[in-house]
Amino acid sequence: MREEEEPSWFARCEEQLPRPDELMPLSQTLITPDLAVAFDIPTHGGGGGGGGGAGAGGGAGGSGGGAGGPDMNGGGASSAAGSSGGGGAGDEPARTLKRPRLVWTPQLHKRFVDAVAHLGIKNAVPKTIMQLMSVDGLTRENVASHLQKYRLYLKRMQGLGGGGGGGGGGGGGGAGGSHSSGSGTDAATEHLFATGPVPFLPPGHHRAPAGAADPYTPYAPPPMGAAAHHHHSHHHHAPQIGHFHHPAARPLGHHYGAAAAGFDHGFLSRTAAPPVGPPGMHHHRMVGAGVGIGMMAPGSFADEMDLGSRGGGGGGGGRRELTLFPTSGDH
DNA sequence: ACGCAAATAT
DNA sequence: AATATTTGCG
Repeated sequence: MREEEEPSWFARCEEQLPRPDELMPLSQTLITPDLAVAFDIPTHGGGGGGGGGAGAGGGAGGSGGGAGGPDMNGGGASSAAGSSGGGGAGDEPARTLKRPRLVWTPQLHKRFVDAVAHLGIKNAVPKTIMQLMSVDGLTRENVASHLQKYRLYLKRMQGLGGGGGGGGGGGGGGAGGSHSSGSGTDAATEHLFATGPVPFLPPGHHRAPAGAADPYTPYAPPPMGAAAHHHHSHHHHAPQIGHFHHPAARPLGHHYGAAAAGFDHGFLSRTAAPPVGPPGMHHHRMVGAGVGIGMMAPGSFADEMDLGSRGGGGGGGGRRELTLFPTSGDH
């Protein structure tokens, strides 16, 4: 049993949060519904959702039933019609705006992870997280949902040995143990979630995660149970809520687009790719390890990574929406 | 208000 | 098709 109280847990904290850069500039471009409307961006319609409701809820896991009614015709739904042009008139969903779909961008995710990490399992509740994130537009529901997924992800990886390998296994059962094994998770899934394991560690610092290195393991293990007696004296990051005055928030594409922010931090500006695929593709060749990466700040993580190589060879197509979960994506 | 399960949309 | 995100209920 290893019960070591390594102070590094909070040391890590320092590395994660103390970065005013990350804390302050929290202006996720969450478009608020009003803005969206203002821009005339039709909020996707969708359907709403859940409607079906059939949930069995509680326990039994049953199978899903499907019933819902994927076909939403008739009723009134969508709309969207027209759009530009003339006329107009139509419906103005402006009233009850429902946000399109929250796109958890790596940055947001990182913030989320950081928040959870700093809060600790104890307060890692959606509400707190949400407040800590202080992201305008973010709602508790959003965080809650993401939190769920996040936990699931951690759980998954907990059973596996990190990455790939592993072995082991076994088990079984639904509730307690790990599921299948081994190599079950395709590289795809792995890369998908486990994204961001900073491929390179800056010299001078060597962490020891060797065993099961998780890209991120935000919170410290449970050994602490009672009181958290550690005040960070200096800069605390109190839940700063309410700040942010954007002269003009630019409605990012609601769909996936991303991008757009016109902020540049000096070097390394994320060239946002326009919503639509640009004819020209940049071919980065920096994959693998050992690329000339020497200009990154030690405390900083990778900024953007090229992901893409897949498959071997050929070509073909496997384009995936950029929807990773990468924690390390901070600029 | 949190957590899970299911449904739905992309 | 798979994933991501939203939604309803406990």
